[in-house]
Amino acid sequence: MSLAPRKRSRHSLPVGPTKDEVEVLKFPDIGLFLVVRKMGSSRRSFLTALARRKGFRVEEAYSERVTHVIAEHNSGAEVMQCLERQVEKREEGRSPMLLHISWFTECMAAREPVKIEPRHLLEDALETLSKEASFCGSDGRSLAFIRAASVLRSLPSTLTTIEELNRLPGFGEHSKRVVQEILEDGFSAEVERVTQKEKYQTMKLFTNIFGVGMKTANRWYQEGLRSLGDLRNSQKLKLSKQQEAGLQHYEDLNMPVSRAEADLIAKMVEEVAHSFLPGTIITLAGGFRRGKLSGHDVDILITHAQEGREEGLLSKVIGQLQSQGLILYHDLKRNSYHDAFSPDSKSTSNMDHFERSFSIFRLKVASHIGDIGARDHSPESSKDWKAVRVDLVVTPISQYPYALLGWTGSKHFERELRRFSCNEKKMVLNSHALYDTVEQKILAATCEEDIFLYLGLEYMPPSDRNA
DNA sequence: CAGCTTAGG
DNA sequence: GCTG
DNA sequence: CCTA
Ligand SMILES: Nc1nc2c(ncn2[C@H]2C[C@H](O)[C@@H](COP(=O)(O)OP(=O)(O)OP(=O)(O)O)O2)c(=O)[nH]1
Ligand SMILES: [Mg+2]
Ligand SMILES: [Mg+2]
Repeated sequence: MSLAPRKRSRHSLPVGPTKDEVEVLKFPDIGLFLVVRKMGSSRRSFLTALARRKGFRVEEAYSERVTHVIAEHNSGAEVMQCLERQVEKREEGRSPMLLHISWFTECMAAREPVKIEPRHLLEDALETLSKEASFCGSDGRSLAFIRAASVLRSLPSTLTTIEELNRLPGFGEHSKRVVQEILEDGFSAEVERVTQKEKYQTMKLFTNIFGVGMKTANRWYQEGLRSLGDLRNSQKLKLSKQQEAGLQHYEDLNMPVSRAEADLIAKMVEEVAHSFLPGTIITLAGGFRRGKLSGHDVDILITHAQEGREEGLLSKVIGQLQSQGLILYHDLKRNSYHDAFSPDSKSTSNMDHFERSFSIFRLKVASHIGDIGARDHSPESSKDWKAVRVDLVVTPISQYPYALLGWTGSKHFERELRRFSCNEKKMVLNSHALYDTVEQKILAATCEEDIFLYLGLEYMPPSDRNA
């Protein structure tokens, strides 16, 4: 994204009523069929149950009743063909549309079928090249593709002509070629080749495990491991506690978290926090604050109007939830920035300055009895909860604007903002403070607007920080 | 050609 | 891979 | 090396 102040309007997805899920067929004209290849059958069961809960018809077998085929690794060419069919006459269109799983995810979040955005195709292609570069250890190259994709995402309207590309920052020979190919032919041979690579697919699968990064995924690939089954069955594999939890809850953690689920979790946390410290302020951050309808986790900020009252709160909250059996995994981190704004840097009780918790919550959900997956006839086979990743962040009110800015993201926005701050303003920005390296002063802020002002930038609402 | 965000554990 |  |  570019940090120069600019104007633009966001496209917005239709938002359905925020009612609790009841399994009624809302979209009889749409028949979904899930193609599973790299995803395990349990993942398929989850996705099927999810879709049915949201009122979609999911077919067990491929038949005449199928109108939309959902695949994880389908080619852009095929998706493009179906795009063309979509604009043609709907009545005669007997052949089903082939769509990427990301369309499915968006529909689930929106609770209804969403319009297919051609721009997403271009962003996906560039993100594929970014991932592939990072899997090859080329971080710079990876960043360049992320930037190009992000420039497209920030565009006020869908890009249609090649000439528009020449005026866009972040687009060089390679990115322009890829976009041009997709606009003209409907696909990029290079991107198709990458997505078909066994190494790419396996690295993607493994790095989607909480606790597994590039290095570990690559090592496992070199050792010949290819599937979650391989990892789960391996006797000699030494997993960290984090990886163990990540593998155990892989299917749940790779399901989209809905806004309604995020609100439920925020409410749980608020209730417990208030029981220890009335007046505690809870804020939903991360992608949900930017207006996203679904996410990979729930990011929650916790503070108190009275500086210092929040100390020790995180351990208490986690402990209480743990005693209720609601915490499947947790990892607490301390804050080194305790007295950042007071010149008197006398180390106040550093006993409990935990500020962050990476957790996995056990969230109660509507029972799935009758869904696919409950096919072995024991009632205990379908669980009535799902694992959800939750990040809790406790900050004193003096650091809250920085925490809010830092935890609202997106990740790419944070990187660009910090880069701009450091290179253009000689100021170091983190999620606790802004430090002026010239004046050698920490800059206090009462709100996000203050921080944008310090940086000489026009304020950007969270919904404009998706790039 | 250098640089590519900044933290905790 | 792209920018300055 | 993993996480945000
Ligand atoms: N500075 C910095 N901030 C990060 C980084 N990764 C994430 N963040 C911040 C910005 C993110 O919006 C916020 C929450 O991270 P998440 O991984 O939960 O992403 P986000 O909520 O945007 O999307 P998602 O949860 O995937 O739907 O934390 C990073 O590498 N550096
Ligand atoms: Mg998040
Ligand atoms: Mg998070």
